[in-house]
Amino acid sequence: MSRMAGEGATGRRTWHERATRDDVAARAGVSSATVSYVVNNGPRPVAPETRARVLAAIAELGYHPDNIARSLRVRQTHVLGLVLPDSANLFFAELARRLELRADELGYSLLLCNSQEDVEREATHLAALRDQRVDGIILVPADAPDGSVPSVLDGIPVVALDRAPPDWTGDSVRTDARQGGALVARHLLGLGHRRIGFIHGPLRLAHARERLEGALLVLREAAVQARPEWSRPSSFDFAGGWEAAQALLSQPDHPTALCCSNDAMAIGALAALHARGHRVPSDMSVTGFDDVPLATYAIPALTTVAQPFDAMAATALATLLERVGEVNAGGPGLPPRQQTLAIGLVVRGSTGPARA
Amino acid sequence: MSRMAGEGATGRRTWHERATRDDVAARAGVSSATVSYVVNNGPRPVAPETRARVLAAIAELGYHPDNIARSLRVRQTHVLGLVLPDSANLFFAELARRLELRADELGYSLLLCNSQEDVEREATHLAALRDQRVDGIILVPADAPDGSVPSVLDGIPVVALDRAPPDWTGDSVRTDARQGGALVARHLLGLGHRRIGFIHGPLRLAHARERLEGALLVLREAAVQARPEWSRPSSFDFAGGWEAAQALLSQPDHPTALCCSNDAMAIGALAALHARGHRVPSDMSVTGFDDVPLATYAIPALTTVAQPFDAMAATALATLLERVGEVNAGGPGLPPRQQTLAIGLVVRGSTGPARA
DNA sequence: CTGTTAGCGCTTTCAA
DNA sequence: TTGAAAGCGCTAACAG
Repeated sequence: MSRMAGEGATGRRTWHERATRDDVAARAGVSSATVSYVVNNGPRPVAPETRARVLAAIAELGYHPDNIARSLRVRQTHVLGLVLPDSANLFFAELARRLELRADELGYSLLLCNSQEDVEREATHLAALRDQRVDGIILVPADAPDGSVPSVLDGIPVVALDRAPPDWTGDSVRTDARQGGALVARHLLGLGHRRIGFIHGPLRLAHARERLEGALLVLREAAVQARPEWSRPSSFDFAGGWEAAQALLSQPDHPTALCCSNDAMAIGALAALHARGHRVPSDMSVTGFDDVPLATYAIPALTTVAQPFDAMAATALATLLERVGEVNAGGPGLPPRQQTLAIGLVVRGSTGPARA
Repeated sequence: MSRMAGEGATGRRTWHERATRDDVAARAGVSSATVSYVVNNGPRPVAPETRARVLAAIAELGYHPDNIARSLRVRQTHVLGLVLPDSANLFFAELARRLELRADELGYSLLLCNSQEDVEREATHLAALRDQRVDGIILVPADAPDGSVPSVLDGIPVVALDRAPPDWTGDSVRTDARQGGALVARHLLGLGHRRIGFIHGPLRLAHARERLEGALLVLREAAVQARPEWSRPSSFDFAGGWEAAQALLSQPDHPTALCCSNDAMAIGALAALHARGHRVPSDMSVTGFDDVPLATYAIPALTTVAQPFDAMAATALATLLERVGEVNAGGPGLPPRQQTLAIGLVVRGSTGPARA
């Protein structure tokens, strides 16, 4: 296909007037129903000769079916909502991209909404998506101080991705945060680290908590003590990692390794370490979480826990569309599924043996 | 608002049955038109007492207007399409986020599409958006070997953002690439650099070319020669910067400064320099372009050209919505505008005096 | 101030 | 194998 022509060859109407299905029908000398059957390849067969006439009329008029009208009629929009805290955040950006790609493969479009980690905005967006009659919603819930989110909004299926509020009872797709934390901790212990610090996300968030807990459990089993003053909460971004690292390092006594709850924080921490003249990994080891594309290009390259982006996207969408199917079939089907995906450690240059 | 309740207090229908406007009308004992006027605050006034009854009925039934039906009727969806090469790319991710925020403020939603720098996919997406009856489209055109894109798709306004194909005649919003290139070059000259290398994007892309040309012009004016073997094309991502830097450095003779066409490439180049044991900026200065949030946290922090993200988003949307207005008013209005936004240099730690 | 009704573009049942 | 027509939920004449 060459770059889409600006004008059809023939019959294009004037400014902003589109050919409608009736126009096609008239021109082809058939009924509008027949046009429908041709356009949709069904549900009824059409004589080859008739079909050809219709196709010709369609081409001549530059006709394109109106999805809005179709949606109204069939009560399906083939549009999904994607609500997440910050689509520019390294992790969510990558996740959103995979979701968009997969959704596209499945014949769906994505309406993008940023909640900015704000529950009110999130609610507003969900309501807007409901009014927009999206077929389903993928939601990375905002960090809520309190309550939960409905798993079903006026009959619209929602699946929670990456995070799920404590009392979430609907479908969810997450990765094994505890396992991730444990992998990192074991890796560091194996390198001889006994003084390990943590820069973790807000502990209200289950996955931030679990990443930490997974690591702490491993330390405990190894009889290594985790000093509370080496644990700092921070926001899930560069600035958070930077600030927390600064704070940790301005203490008299340092850890020899720093576990960050995500890659962005780790990048921020690396920058802070560099600014203070610490060498990574010789002075201090640093780990991330997520394995975003940038991780490979951090200085030094980041040891981190790899999230299965494609699996997350595919699983979330598959689950969601299953629900959409159920809704269309009328009535609730299988019970909600809380799926947890496995996760793996990627060792790179940001971790090394503990100093003697 | 507390976290949106799952069930309305009263009258919620069974699974997936929504209250319609007629239900509300019946319950309130008014006509459906009146409900419309209440919901939309117009276009006709409604007696306070009637309005109250309607509002009550709406609440009791948990009624929410159907935007699809509304869109069909008013021929406006309040949805815009956003088509860009890669929504996870640092620059586009940031741009998309600002666009979404601004669009939201203006009462529009964004349908996100990744073209993956592929013209075919782009065309498919544009067609899908047309069928979806979006009110307008913001397009960052894919790097096309040949032709152009229609500025109007079946009457749907399109504004090109960040890039515009050579023969683009529609509206566009860009930043002053030449100026950006010049700023960087002058900065490096001022630091005493005379041996300057370039890692630039595909030169088919006007803005990649212009960033380079802007810099070369300044060099020429300063009677500094740009050696062709120090110029390398690469893709606009980490890997591109990495590879190009590796290639440049494996030559016998090096530049002392490296201008990259965007921040991602610069980050990749920094990683490559680090891997090869070069110090930045003492051995080599590096510059980026865009000033994405990450630039501050690069090691060392990146000297770069700051793109006015908010202005780009706001201008693109304002322009687009102006066109949408014109279309609704029927007929073409003002001639297309090619807007160019100013741009500024941000000096950070990745540039320093040339080695003696 | 409010009710009635046509119709947006499409799908699909019912008839032929 | 095809046509006619109802109706998805909404808005906006037109008519009181």
